[in-house]
Amino acid sequence: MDAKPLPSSRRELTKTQNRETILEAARLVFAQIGFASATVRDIIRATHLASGTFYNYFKSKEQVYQALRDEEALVLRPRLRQVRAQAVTAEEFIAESFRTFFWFEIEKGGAGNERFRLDSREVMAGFDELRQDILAAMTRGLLPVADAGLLTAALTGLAFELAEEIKRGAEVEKVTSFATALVLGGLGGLPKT
Amino acid sequence: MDAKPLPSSRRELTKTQNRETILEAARLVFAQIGFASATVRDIIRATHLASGTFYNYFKSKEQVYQALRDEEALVLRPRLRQVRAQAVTAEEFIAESFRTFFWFEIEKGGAGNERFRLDSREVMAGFDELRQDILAAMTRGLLPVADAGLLTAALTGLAFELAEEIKRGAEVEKVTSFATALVLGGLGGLPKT
Amino acid sequence: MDAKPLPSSRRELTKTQNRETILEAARLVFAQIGFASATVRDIIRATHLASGTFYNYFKSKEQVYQALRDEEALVLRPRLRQVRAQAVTAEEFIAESFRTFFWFEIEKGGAGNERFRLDSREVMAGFDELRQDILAAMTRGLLPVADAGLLTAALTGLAFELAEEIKRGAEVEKVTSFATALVLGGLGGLPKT
Amino acid sequence: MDAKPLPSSRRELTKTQNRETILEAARLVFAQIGFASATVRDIIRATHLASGTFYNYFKSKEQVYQALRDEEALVLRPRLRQVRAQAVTAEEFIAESFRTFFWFEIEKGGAGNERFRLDSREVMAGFDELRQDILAAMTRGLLPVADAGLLTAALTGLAFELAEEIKRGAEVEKVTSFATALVLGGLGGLPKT
DNA sequence: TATGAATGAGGCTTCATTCAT
DNA sequence: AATGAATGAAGCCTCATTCAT
Repeated sequence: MDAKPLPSSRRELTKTQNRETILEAARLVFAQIGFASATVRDIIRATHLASGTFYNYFKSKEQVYQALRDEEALVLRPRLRQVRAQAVTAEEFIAESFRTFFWFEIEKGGAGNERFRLDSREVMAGFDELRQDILAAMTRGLLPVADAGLLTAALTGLAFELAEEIKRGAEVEKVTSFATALVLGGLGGLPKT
Repeated sequence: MDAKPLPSSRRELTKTQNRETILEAARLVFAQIGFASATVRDIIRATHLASGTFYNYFKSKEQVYQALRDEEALVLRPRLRQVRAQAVTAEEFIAESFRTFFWFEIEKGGAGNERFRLDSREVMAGFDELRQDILAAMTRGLLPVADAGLLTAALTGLAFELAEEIKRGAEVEKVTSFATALVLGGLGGLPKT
Repeated sequence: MDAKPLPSSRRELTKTQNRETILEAARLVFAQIGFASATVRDIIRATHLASGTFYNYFKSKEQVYQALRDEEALVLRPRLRQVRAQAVTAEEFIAESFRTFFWFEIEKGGAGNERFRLDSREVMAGFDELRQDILAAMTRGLLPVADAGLLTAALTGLAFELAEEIKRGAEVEKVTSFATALVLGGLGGLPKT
Repeated sequence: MDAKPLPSSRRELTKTQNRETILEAARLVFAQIGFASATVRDIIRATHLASGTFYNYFKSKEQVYQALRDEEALVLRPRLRQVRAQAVTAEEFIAESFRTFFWFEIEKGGAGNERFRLDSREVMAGFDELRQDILAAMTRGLLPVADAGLLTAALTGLAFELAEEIKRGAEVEKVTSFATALVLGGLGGLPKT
């Protein structure tokens, strides 16, 4: 069941640790200065490792990015699929999706430079998964039938932009309620503040 | 009527043209590879000009970006303010805002690489203007009273993400209807596709 | 008798003025940042003229430098020759040389960046003239016979280094007395402060 | 005994050698075209190293210069202090100072371009040390009491300008005698050539 | 003659990547 | 594996100089 075997020797351990060190440094650097302006050197400098060591683990900045994405996706996407699958009302479907996403964004650690955030929409990669889940929910009558592609985009846009508000200090629950109310009932149903 | 006098000589003309050439090249380059990874050289290479010429017009990539932003903001923001000010129903307020934004995004042309789009959200420096207009609309009873900050973020997120769908081929009117229906009435009021 | 005819028309006048403008700007710039690091652009920028205009008057920075040197030499060297020729005692020969040089350095205008000062030893170009005058003075019994080359160098070194002290605030007369006493009688004959 | 441990591996050795290579090249370049007009590229071109390598050792031309100065000062200044401290007569004080300085200048090798010489006067950062030693010598009765600042400047000027004569071929001992005689007894006491 | 925009050479520096140790 | 110095391509920018107006 384990995707990766546990490190089985001292050497293995170090190997795993170095990889993690690099990923952690990259996450930090990307968050601070953005993926595009980050350099491999920046990542190495955020590390106690030598420059050559980087290349023992990754071929390029892009590859680190992929790894980071995969790691995040590995955590977030299953969580999202689960809450959506378990939803028995539209309200649950929507609210739990937002709530899960918002908490994850917080958990990821706040810094959150705009550039990386944006790129991080790809992290979600779960765009397609969301559309599929929406379609499934329409099929099973949970959500009214509508253009699934547009709805997916709409929810994504709401989620990312509202997540920014949370990073700026808004409360998760408040934002979740707001987003859910907006999606379920539109302007008319919004909480009165 | 012209704010700036027209070029008054061959020389002035060339100067104006070169500036435009650079801006146009920059727009293209930013759209293709994103602002952050674009280099001044990339921009120069996308023109027929010599490298030094760039610096006769702009001090840096950032400055070109500003010029581009200002140019766009100068066009888009007044349009948005106007449609919002003239709106006499919530439906008009919402629909016209989306429609105006979507048409503008198309007009701008750009392939629209994700990275630039994001940065280009600053183009909307009109974020604040939107919030103010929303507050004003709430005051005059056009929109129901709610958290203006969150609503601003929500509309922004919807607008940018749905604009992507349009760039991918969706029809402006269809997306406008969808977005408007979602905002006004939530999931329940969405067009049946 | 005039080396240069006076400007005879408006155009001539402007021409002369522009030349002077450039020379003046160059003098300033050289004094501030040194000849070697000064650029033609720096000189032009210190002027109200256009870059192209510079080349109507001088081919390069070096040529401006030459012109500046010539101008200075035209003033200083004849003065020095004269005082040395008129000297009837060794004391006069030495003292008047120093005094003349020191006053000239002050007159030139204080700023006096080290780099330009040094280069400006070439301005003196009168190195050879000094040697010849020393030889002549030895011949006519004014100065004791000794190695004229070394004496020339010695006086030059004294003059330039002590001129620095003057620029730092020492009084011309005091420094002149000091230098003269040192050269005529050595340490033993120096003023007691 | 060594302040710095000797290079302990092939690698360390190369590193030390490269540093020396760069310093040597810089010394040469500065001597030939002067510090101010020298470029980092000039220095690199005078080595077999790649451009980037320069920056593994120094951040800028200025830093190389500092290193060069420090290296020289480290050698010259203690020597000068020592001979001045050990002097028991005025003649020794003066003669040994000149002699030491002249030999050092020869030892340094350099073609000795004027510009570099001047800047290199800073090498003598020992200017202050000289003044202090002069004051001390006046106090202990070795030198007659006089204006120490002017005397310092005078000796410095003599030393640098006469060093030029040596570089042009004059003999060290002859120049030393000349300078010493001039300082001790003035024109009257100069050797008859 | 004066102008000032265009040019491209060339200086400075950082970067990704290699490779000997 | 880990190291980190070497490399040279490539980015940034300023410069001297030309030349159309």
